[in-house]
Amino acid sequence: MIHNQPWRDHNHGDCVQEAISRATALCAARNVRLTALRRRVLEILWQSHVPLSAYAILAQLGDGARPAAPPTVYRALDFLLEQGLVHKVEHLNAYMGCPMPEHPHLAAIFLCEHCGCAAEIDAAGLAAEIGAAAAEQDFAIRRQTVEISGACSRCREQRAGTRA
Amino acid sequence: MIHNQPWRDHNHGDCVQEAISRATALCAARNVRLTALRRRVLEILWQSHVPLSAYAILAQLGDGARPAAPPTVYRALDFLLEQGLVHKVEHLNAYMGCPMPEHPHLAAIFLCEHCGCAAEIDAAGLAAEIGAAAAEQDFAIRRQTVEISGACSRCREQRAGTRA
DNA sequence: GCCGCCGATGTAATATTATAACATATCGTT
DNA sequence: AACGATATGTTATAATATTACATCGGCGGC
Ligand SMILES: [Zn+2]
Ligand SMILES: [Zn+2]
Ligand SMILES: [Zn+2]
Ligand SMILES: [Zn+2]
Repeated sequence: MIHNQPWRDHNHGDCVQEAISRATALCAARNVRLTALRRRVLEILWQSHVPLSAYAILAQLGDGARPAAPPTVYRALDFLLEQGLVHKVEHLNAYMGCPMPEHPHLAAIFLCEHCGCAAEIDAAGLAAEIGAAAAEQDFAIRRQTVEISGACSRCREQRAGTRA
Repeated sequence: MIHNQPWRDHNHGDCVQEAISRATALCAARNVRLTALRRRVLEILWQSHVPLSAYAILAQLGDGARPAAPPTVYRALDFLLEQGLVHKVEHLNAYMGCPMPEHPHLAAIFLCEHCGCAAEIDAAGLAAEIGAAAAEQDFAIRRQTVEISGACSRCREQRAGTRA
């Protein structure tokens, strides 16, 4: 089940609003603090579906004069990662908002190398397969990453058009 | 199908010998040059089933006096990655030898966070699932990563024994 | 044999990503 | 107000990776 297809037209304002309201509700329910800084980082990540590096976030955090310092953003990211509100994209050393943070889940992330956007799908089937493989060798899973890099349909259509 | 279970006792000399001879044959067949430096890096990676960072490899490459410079090892790694002779472990920013480099494949990598060793399994089933998901959204796959971090059976047995 | 080409390696500098250590501020409670 | 706990600010540094350019070495053409 695809949760968002950033390369298809969609009302991104809805993405942002839903992400922030879910995050707010979730933190309230868990009794953890979604402080102004943490919320700001989450909003910056949700500006688009292109994952951002920690330093790209930092640049936006600066109040104009001087940019913020690295620990500021890494600490916010640590919190958001712990709460499942963002995922780290290992292929890019970048971070993206999670559209379904309520429950821990295996996120399979599709990454377009041309437009840069990232889409997360709920990989329940994959998770089952991985779980079976782990059980077979008596391995206790703590964290899993599935990332697929390539070209999204939109970019491939464009390239085909250009070439013709 | 599990290709190696580094946490079970095994004759590691066989791993090394087979890896090197496969690499040699493969490069000969492809008419690419497995130079002394590249072979050396591959041997260093096969010293154990614990993935090594680029700088850990560098430290071993130095001829005692001064260590080698980063581009030396990154270029060798680029070659080995291109030829499928090694995989990058994104969770660790580290590199490991591939036990089955003949054909491109989706490697699912199990990583023990306690002993550090890594096992690659041929994830044909996973690959099929990912391929189906990609087809559904018309996404062209170029590269995929599957990593599972946790605790291997051996380490869990040890911990259980210690606790008792 | 010599020249010139090309791929591989050496070297220096720098960019990017991430963490450690310690000081200060803010929140919620008593 | 006083306090402890959590969050943030600040400085420095570690770890990972790349760029740019110089040099070396084999190999084919002459
Ligand atoms: Zn959107
Ligand atoms: Zn795209
Ligand atoms: Zn072995
Ligand atoms: Zn282990």
